[in-house]
Amino acid sequence: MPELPEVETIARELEARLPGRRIENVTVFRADALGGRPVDRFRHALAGRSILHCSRRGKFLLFHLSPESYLVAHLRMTGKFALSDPLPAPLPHHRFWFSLDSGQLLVFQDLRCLGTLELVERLEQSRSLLRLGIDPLSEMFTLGWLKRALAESRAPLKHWLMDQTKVAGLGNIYVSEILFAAGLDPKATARRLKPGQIARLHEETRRILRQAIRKNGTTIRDFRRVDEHSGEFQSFLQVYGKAGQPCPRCRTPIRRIVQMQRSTFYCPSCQRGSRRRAA
DNA sequence: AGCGGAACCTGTCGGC
DNA sequence: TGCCGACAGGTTCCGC
Repeated sequence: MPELPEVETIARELEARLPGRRIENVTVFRADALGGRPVDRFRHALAGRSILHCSRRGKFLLFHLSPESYLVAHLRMTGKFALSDPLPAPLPHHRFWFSLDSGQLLVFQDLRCLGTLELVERLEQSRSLLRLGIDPLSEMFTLGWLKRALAESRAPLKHWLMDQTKVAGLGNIYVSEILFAAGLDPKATARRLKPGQIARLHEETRRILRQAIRKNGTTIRDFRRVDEHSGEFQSFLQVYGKAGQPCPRCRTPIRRIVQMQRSTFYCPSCQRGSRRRAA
């Protein structure tokens, strides 16, 4: 479900509401997200801590707590955070309730139970965070860095951009959209890109992500904001999920292929490895 | 290094 | 109606 723009949307909404709130109690309905770590230890460690800030790193949500510790959350495919008034019983797919001193519940729900929650005292203790590469909206994501990093890889572009240890935050939807915007073939070899193509990739990556954040992310089926509203970027998708429909630029039917067991959508005419994109 | 496949889970949708 | 496979905004581990 959520990629960088969706997680950023959630992080901003949580940041607008949670700082200053204290977690009074944690109720666990299903503990898959803890990956086998002890439930009681998790509950007791969180109870009494205050929320200082909410932020994002790659596709991870970070809750900065006091006394110092961090709740590191990954929504995977169907995880959600929502703020709710008190409820008599959990709704379907509610997995954790974090009861706040305001009386509200911070609800973690997750249909498929693939999401993860980890509590650490310092961010460096999270193995998954340590693996992450450069955030594409940070100032470290420079054209020079991108050129050097791509030059080291023979992987297809789609695969390279999905690799969170290289660029952290892109997923299946936005990689398709970025490659279309940049006029690049998802099957092209990373190290074979020409300087002009890399510049285009760099530019379109940032442009699409920023635009998607302005539209509060993409809702195709599951994604919901903290207030249960949908994102709006789905109206701006050019190729994702549009197999068979005409390319918005050249009318060639959009093609769906499978790479790394995931669907890739692209225009076989506009997105050709070594050619310039159509005007 | 890269890639295919399976696993972790649950739900929906389309075809027969 | 019912069953079955394909597919879903993700990640990780294992073997070749």
